[in-house]
Amino acid sequence: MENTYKLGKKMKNKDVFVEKLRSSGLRPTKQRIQISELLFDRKNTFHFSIDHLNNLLKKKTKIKVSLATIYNTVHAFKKKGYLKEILINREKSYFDTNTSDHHHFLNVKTNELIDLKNEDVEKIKIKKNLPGKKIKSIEVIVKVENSN
Amino acid sequence: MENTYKLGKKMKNKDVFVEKLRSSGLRPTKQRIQISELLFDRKNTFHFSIDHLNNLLKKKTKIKVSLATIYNTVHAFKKKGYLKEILINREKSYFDTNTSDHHHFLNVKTNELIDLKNEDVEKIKIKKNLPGKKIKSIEVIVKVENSN
DNA sequence: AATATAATTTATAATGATTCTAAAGTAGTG
DNA sequence: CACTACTTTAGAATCATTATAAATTATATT
Repeated sequence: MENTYKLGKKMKNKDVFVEKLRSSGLRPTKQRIQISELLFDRKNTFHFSIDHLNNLLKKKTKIKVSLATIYNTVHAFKKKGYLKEILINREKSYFDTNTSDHHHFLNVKTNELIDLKNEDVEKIKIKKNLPGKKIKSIEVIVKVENSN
Repeated sequence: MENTYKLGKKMKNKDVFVEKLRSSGLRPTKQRIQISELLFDRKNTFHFSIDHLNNLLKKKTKIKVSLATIYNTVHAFKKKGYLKEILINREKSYFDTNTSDHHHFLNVKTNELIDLKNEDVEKIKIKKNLPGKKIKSIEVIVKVENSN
């Protein structure tokens, strides 16, 4: 999420998100702006579940955002390519603000996810190919646990 | 699932499963035997959901097996190491009769799974390691779609 | 072979994440 | 300001899965 400039002055984060939303054909409502700030105004990748985001909204913000809106917004962002869904268990959906191709460590005890940079994984070579099919993506999950 | 011999005579499949169940501390009920035959009496790996197994039982067998028993049995088999769960989407659980370490192709349109033999994937090398953690498993899903 | 026991099956209810619905609220346009 | 389309919202509906508790069955015991 790099910052942009307008009339020579640094834009406020809020304005960045308003523009981003508008340019995506999404009206910049206060709910969407608030969620954008929580999700994208960070240095590092953020992994979260709906539940997690709901708690963050309750804790860190004044405005009330209904669960339905959280679902709507997260799905809208996913559709626009601002979020990626990650499958780690069947109970809950998890999302990732890093939408580039990359893999994950998964702590099986805590369900905590950690990004693996592309240079951290040697290129994966699939030697078999299925006739009439093409590879769309390759996803690796490295499950880890305490080594004590 | 290799066959074994008893008193010089080839055992019936049913007997094989009765023994397998008993040796696992599971009573060989007709439901469990029936499910074992459907799942394990095959040449190839079998990938299925509970729903799929339920339909098979209705179609191919005389006895009635309740949904609850199907869930119980599949979980018992998983616990005993006879089945492996695979995460391909959040709507349903999928299981695999191939419990060895291996990866999968996933047809994103049909949710069909195809095993990748170990020799079909070049060994995956993770160059980063997390302090205090050890790798438990590495799972690769290669998503494919029609190449037309 | 009948009985006692503990395990298993079953129908049904409960759970919980997600989706749907339709009414009330809000942003953008003129 | 007024209009229209888009959004938000509370609450209901859905659907896979799990829990419950009563009936059934496998196995050990007599």
